[in-house]
Amino acid sequence: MTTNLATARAKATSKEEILDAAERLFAKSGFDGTSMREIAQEAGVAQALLHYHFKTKEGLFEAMFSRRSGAINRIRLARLDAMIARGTPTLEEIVDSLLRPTIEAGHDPSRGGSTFASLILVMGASNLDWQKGLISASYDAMAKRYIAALRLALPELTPANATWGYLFIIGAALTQMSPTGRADRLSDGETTDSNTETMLSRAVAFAAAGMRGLAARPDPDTTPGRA
Amino acid sequence: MTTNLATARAKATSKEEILDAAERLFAKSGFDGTSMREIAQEAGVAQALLHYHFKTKEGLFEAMFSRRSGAINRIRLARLDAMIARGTPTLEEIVDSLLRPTIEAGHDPSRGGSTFASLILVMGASNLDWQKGLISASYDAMAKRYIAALRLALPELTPANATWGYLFIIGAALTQMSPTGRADRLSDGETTDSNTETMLSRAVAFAAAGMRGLAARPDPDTTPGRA
DNA sequence: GTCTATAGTTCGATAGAC
DNA sequence: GTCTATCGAACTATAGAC
Repeated sequence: MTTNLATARAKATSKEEILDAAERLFAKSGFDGTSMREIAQEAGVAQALLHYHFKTKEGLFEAMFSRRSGAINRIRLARLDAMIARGTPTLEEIVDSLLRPTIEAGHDPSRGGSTFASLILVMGASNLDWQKGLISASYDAMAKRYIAALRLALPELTPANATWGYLFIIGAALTQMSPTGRADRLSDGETTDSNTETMLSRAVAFAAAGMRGLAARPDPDTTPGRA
Repeated sequence: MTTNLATARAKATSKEEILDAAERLFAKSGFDGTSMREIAQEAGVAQALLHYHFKTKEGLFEAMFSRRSGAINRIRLARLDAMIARGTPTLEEIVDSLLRPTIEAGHDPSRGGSTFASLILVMGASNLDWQKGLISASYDAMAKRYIAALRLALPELTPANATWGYLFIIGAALTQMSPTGRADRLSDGETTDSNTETMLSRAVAFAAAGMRGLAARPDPDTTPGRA
């Protein structure tokens, strides 16, 4: 049912093949940098078929985006619910369940990272209203559940600090989910960003410690004076 | 000498006005989403003048990007050098000197955040070679100096962990430097992302604690077994 | 559901006057 | 250094056959 890049069947419907092609190309070059012609060619269909199925380029983008973000969020919340049902989870468990599904479901075997992560990043940085609206509609409900879970695991967190912590975690990890070789270069070969598992374990440690650091200080929103 | 958006003179040279217009528009809509016609109109000059000064659209983008990234990196390294000359700086001081210049120099008074931060983000997420090359050429040297400074302040950091920590810090903060109203929405009004100073103080606390958390555990690159 | 063909628009870049 | 005018290419979207 869920169409995972890493496990895609050899023959999907042409509609799914269009969505797969769109995901690859939009992630590589962004919305405006990708043409309907390119997507049609990558999917092996005529350009007119894209308009038949999705009406406009923006419609195709939204269909492609919702398919993947919906699948990722379902996995996230299922794991979060299962953890909470077993008792109060640790910060590390919460962060892992937040980050790992983006790597698993967005995995592209030909590149070794999450193509979908680049996509979210490009959209999040965009200041176009329809893209920001799509981000909100796709993620706000899930984000609020995770912010609540962070406060459950770390009661000293104020609502404001929990919100900022969530945003920092997403930003820190999402920017590192598509291997670029940058970590290899900056460390002179001491590490590599092609191993998503070691990246993820470091992101979890960094994020959990960061949240504890946030919780251990006054809230700058409500503490006047030197910020 | 340095052209700061927040303190720009009423009448700059037309070349600078083109760069300013390009920075605003590229940050809003990305490279492919911005046309030379729009930039010319925003700058109040003829489109042909853009090609006279910068030859191609890519040339204009690189000139715009290098002007701002160069100014920001000079401020960063000057502050880092001054701190080290006074003794070993704290993690918090290092992180502040890394993040604050992007807000100061990239500040857009009409929007309250750093337009330039969105620009770097869009480029970093891009998989286009010339954009990744521009990121490397502009930031790798500075990044290596900061990674060394982090290890100076926190000797337990391995080179690999220091590199990943640096990348996490950049990702966490850069994604939050352009106010989107998302923090306001996710916190139900308990905080706001329109105050860059409280955002920055939280980012510094989160990042410093995250680095200490990274330093306090085995390095997953060199520790086989469950990652 | 899928195709070919094309209408209508917008783009980056250049030529050439001043 | 700055402009007007325009070329040729690429784009989104649609019309209409099968």
